[in-house]
Amino acid sequence: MSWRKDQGRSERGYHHGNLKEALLQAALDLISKKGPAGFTFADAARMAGVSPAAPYRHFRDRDELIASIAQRGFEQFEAALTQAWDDGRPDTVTAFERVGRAYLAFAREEPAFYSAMFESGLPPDANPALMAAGERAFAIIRAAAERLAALAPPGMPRPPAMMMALHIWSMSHGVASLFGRGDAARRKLPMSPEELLEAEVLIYLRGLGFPTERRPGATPPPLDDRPPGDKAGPWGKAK
Amino acid sequence: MSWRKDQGRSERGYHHGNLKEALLQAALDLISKKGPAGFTFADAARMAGVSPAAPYRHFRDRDELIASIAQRGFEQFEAALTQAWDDGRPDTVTAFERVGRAYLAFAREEPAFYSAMFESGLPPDANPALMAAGERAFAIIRAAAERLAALAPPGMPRPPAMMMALHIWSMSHGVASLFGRGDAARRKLPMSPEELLEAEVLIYLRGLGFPTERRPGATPPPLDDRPPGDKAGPWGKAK
DNA sequence: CAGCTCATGTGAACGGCTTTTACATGAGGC
DNA sequence: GCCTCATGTAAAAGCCGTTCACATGAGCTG
Repeated sequence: MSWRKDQGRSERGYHHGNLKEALLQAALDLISKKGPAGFTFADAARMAGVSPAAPYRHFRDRDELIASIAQRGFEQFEAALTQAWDDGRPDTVTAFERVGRAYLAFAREEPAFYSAMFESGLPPDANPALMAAGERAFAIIRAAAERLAALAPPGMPRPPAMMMALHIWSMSHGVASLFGRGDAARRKLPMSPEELLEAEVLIYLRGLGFPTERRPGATPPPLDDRPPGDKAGPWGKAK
Repeated sequence: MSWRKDQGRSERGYHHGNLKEALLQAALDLISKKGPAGFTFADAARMAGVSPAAPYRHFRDRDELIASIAQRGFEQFEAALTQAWDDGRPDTVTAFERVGRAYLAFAREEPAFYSAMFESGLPPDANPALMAAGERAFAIIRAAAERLAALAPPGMPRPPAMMMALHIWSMSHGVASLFGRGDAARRKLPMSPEELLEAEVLIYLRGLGFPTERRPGATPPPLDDRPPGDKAGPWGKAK
């Protein structure tokens, strides 16, 4: 993790040696501190110890730097979701819930990435690589939805996986952007964002006819025939 | 709608006469054209025909102007939701769906307001009036959720209205910010945002045990006992 | 090793933005 | 009719994004 040239600190020749990476790192720091709007090209250059003109050797302009960060964000996001999904192990529902938590965790732990990805106001069509990266991340959710849809109880009509994926994504993004980040947009909630999202998804899945019990092999009893102690439903004791 | 002093156009004395309003209007125009980040204090002043320093007589700084817009946005938002809700007429479910469509319509037709309200990155705690306005808008959703919750079928545990409201809000906001605005962040969808959200909410409500039929007085048949023709579910023919 | 080349960094400069300060104007109350 | 004070202006400081001509030196070529 350490560089040949001393962390851009005191002694550094005319050439930085790894400016592009240093700029991306600096930008991440700054965005997480001051938001994507407050972030400054010149600040990033200063933090990397170069002149304000140097970044232009690596990025056409400020927007391209932000787009690079968004793209990298989507890649890490995809990796995080992939790991959480773990190809549906040990069972589809458990893995699915893990994906939801991973979504929120990413938004909370990488607010700089998240806002670059979703709140930077970049023209989405002008950047094919960026859009492709976003598409790949969404593909994970879509794949998970596909597997879930295949599990739909036989009696019910099978829901379109694409629609399910879009629904799940909108719930996750909604919760993450309204309540998810540590500091910003905080409202007093009767429950944590994770609990809120989990309950939301469980209710939604139940609406599609899925069993809401967590045990893998358990055949779900019909909705009106659950044991009395199980009637609490997907929400806790929230008033 | 016309002002004593000719629309800030040609002849205007030393004093503008209605600068504050003109600035808010100009800012709205600019934000809707170039996003809240691209909007410029100086530009708004120019558009109002005054010097760049004049706005400081009416707003402490650029952020306060944006906050004013956000607040005004929440007020119009609240009005739109209130009108859509219409106190639950003609029946709770119909009115509830109207609220969902009103939410999306607002995000689409007033993108400047919407982004000032939700994407400007303002510190929410630093602005009590703004937060209160947001709270009042949310209160409409909450009130609607309350009425819906009261309709929960007797056999089911009654869902907490606050949680329902948060769920509905996160779905609406998720759909609106991911797919809702005319130009930005557009993805190819198999259905319109309105249809997407309506299906999402219907499935969710069904997960809570609500009947998904639209007719007001109709007593819902148990989930497993619907007439065959009704099994299509809340989604259309989406692939 | 000498020499060349080209990617990478520098310094200076332009225009624009935000914000402050001292000053100008004139609308409305006395 | 005069005074006052809210409201506007001009000028200036400091920052930022961006460009351009120029400097540096890493790495190839011989």
